Amino acid sequence: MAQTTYIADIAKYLGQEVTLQGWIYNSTQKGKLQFIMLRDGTGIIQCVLFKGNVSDELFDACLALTQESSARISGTVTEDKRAKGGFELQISGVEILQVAGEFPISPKEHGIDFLMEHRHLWLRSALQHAVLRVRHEVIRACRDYFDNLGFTLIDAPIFTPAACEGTTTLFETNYFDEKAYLTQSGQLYMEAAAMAFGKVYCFGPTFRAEKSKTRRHLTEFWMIEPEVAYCDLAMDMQYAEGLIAYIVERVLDNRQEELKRLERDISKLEAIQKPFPRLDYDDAAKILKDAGSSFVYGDDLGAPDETIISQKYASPVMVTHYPADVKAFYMKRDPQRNDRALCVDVLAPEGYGEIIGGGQREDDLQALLARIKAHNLPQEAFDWYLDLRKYGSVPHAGFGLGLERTVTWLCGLQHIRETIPFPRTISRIYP
RNA sequence: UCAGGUGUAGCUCAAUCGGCAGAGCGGGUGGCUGUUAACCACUAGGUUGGAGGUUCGAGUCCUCCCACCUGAGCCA
Repeated sequence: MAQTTYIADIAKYLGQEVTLQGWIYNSTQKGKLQFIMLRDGTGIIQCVLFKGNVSDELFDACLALTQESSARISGTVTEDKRAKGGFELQISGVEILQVAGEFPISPKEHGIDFLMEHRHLWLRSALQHAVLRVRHEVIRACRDYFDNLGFTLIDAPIFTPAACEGTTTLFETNYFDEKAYLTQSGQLYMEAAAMAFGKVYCFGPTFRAEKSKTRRHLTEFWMIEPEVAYCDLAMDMQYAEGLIAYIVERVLDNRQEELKRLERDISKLEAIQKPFPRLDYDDAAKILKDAGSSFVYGDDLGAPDETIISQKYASPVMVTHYPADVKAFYMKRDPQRNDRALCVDVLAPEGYGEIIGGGQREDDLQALLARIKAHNLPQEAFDWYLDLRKYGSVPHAGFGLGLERTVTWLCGLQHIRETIPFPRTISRIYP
């Protein structure tokens, strides 16, 4: 096949004859004049066809082009203010590959269930396209951030023998004659990797069988999880803050067009600056009490509580030192206050909620053993993990950033389900 | 799991007190040389989520079930 010309590069071909390969996004006819909006995955361009410029047969064939029909369209690139994007293709030839059947998704409005049922086709629409391009930029930014800091990417397994926390939120599956679970976090494996490589991260899908039906939950979502040896909570928070600031910067630099299409208020992203506000649990509790929340001191923060706190600041907020009882067994306790965990949650602005959870890990063997017992966890399952405390244990810390929640926030979306190509929720595993 | 809501044409939604099942879009046909979700005319398109019940009469009222949406809890 000949070298493809893409719509994204169309300005380079002004005045030249090119052939574009794509799909009909929309078309309008006006008697002897046709406008065909062609998309090719990199952009959309208006193609103009006058009767008389091509054969009557071809003109009539183009009239029959339906939404999402596939075609190669040749013509001369011109500049025209009347066209969206400023460029047009004056059609000289059309090679129709397929005339599509009636496309289910029209340019008019649709309900969410209908769109999700047609997710495989919905991906072609401009807004979904924009969201997934932002997602791609966020993924690249995460990788670049850690790669540039000398981290090593270590992939965590997806089949796991036991839970990180309780088994109620795990998807169980058969593993030959045994039970296995889909991973809920790569963290424990990253701790092993950090003891080998110093600075590591993993980036992959994780699975939670939580029966959550909210705009913030998926049963399958992607997390980036760094883990660093010889790292304390303060340093961990610097990494978290640095990562988020870098992601925001990259998206603002490279995805302006997509953010505009999503009608995102870009000034809200531009306002984000290091250092992020830092609150400890008691500070947060005071804010909630003053705001009249039903929050109970000693409990974890609820979703409405996170909204109250995050809306007080322009940048993401870092909340630290939660009561150890509401956090996972592997969290290290604060030596100053033994009932507090050396942990941090990062809350996205504008009420988007928690996007990062992390902290310093318990590095003392006896303390960890006691914690496993207290949480009624099967010690055998953690023998390998306990080995990490027997052979050169060091202070270490890490966190997990939820990719889809981050993208939801950056795009200013109402719901997380549009930020992953094929969302899995409690009520959907199709398509 | 709990609470609230929704379910009517391919899609998005109307239908007053229980009284003829309707519109826009999309589809089809015709018209139009600057359309941007074009416009104009005509046209086809219905097991009102399912099962029972009340009634002369049910999209509408009652019971049960199903699906989906939103939120809570839990979490990223």
